[in-house]
Amino acid sequence: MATNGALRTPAVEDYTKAIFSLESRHDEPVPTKTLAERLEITPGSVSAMLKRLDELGLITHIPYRGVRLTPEGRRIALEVIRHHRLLESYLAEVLGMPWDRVHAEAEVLEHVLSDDLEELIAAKLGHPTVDPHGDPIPTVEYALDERETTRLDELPIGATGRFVRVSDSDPEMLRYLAEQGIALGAELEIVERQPFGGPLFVRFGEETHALGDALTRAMRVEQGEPAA
Amino acid sequence: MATNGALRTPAVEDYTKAIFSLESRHDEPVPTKTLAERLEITPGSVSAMLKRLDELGLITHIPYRGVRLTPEGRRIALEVIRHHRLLESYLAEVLGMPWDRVHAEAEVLEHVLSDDLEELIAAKLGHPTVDPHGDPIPTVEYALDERETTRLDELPIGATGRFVRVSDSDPEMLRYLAEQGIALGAELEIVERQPFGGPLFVRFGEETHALGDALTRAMRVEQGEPAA
DNA sequence: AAGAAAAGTTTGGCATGCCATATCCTTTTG
DNA sequence: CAAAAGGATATGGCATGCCAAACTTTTCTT
Repeated sequence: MATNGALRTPAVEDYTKAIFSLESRHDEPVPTKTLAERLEITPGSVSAMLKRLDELGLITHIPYRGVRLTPEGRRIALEVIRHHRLLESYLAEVLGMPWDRVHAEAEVLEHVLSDDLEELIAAKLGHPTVDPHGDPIPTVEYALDERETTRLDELPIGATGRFVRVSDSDPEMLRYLAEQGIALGAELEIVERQPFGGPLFVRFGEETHALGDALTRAMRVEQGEPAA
Repeated sequence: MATNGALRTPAVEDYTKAIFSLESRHDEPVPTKTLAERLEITPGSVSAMLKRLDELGLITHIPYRGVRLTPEGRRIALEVIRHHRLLESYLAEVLGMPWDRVHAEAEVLEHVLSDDLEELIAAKLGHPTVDPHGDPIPTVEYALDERETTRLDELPIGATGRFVRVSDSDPEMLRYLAEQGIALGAELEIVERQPFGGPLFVRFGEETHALGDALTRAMRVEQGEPAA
């Protein structure tokens, strides 16, 4: 009795989200093991779930080769991502929740947000296109506009750019950035790089910060001319 | 592996909420059958769940006699009710959701609201004491201030009062009231009562409405002198 | 190309959570 | 005091979701 059309549990949504994100990185099928690591469950469990997702028509699973999302699976992933990022935006902007906490909160609420409520909060926010971490918010039609950005650690010495995006998954990192006064939108210049995994020296306005590589790999930069 | 202390699923929360409300009505133990009807599940299933709730220390179950909430059970019920009513208030006031829809939405979200978020929305609303239907909101310390009110259908002809509370569970009713322009806070006077379950004629300002008994039983009135 | 290693799948098992039916027991009531 | 009503219990079922271990397929290494 699969009720109606789609059987969407939080787990199903989490799988499609994970597959979507891993599939976007390198444009090829996602191996079971990669998914298992991402979701922190055993490959065996993942295998079982992939079977279900396949039956639900959300993925195409070629045994021993990996999975891809079907258009329907992609739709669900984008819907949940839209929920997640709208919620993050809402919590931060309207309720003033610190940006290192919004992710965990949204992770729960994303599975429960009704279409009605989604629309109300999107309207309240003026239909934003990016969330507090700079991640693009899919439109109601599930179009996702990924801007061209470069990882901070990949910029050469002397390069300039604007800090426009950062991974939302590590609260520590976000808290650290906030403490250092480094916020999205900041103009920056690469000053110096220490070898052997040493810090990257980056100038933001007057201040120069020594940033570890975990951090610079999580930060993304838009290159090109500064705004003014 | 009961994880930690409390095992709080949505079902457990719904049971405690239901018991709380039934127990408040007539101050005596709630029979299994009454609960079963309220929750729309079979008495057999309810019995099984009551056993669990007893083991969890949330209720005192005297077989064949009924159940009462323990202080801990009461605490949980009030916490969930607080969530529910704060959410209803928030959805209506901040997001402009119509008052006949907030209940259904809150019914889901109440189980998922974190303490952090609860505090933020309470603050945003200025720590309200009643929700959009006039139901009192328990304080953070789980104190519930039930105002003295009278059911509209129990008022005698010629009585006056203020419409201050209405059951939130029937969207149709709420929509009807909204359409008729009857809102909380309205001063009213009982004009006439037709016999045999006929309508009650109630004057609100200039307008007199003929209200059916299902409606007048759901509406509650605060008596005493009008504001001015 | 053989064999080992790595990746993936299958099987069996387990826990939670929720509900229904059928049957048996208790309490109340006529 | 017996029948009816209400309640409890036993049994069964279903779905989700996870793990461990055994087994299969693919890939890597020599």
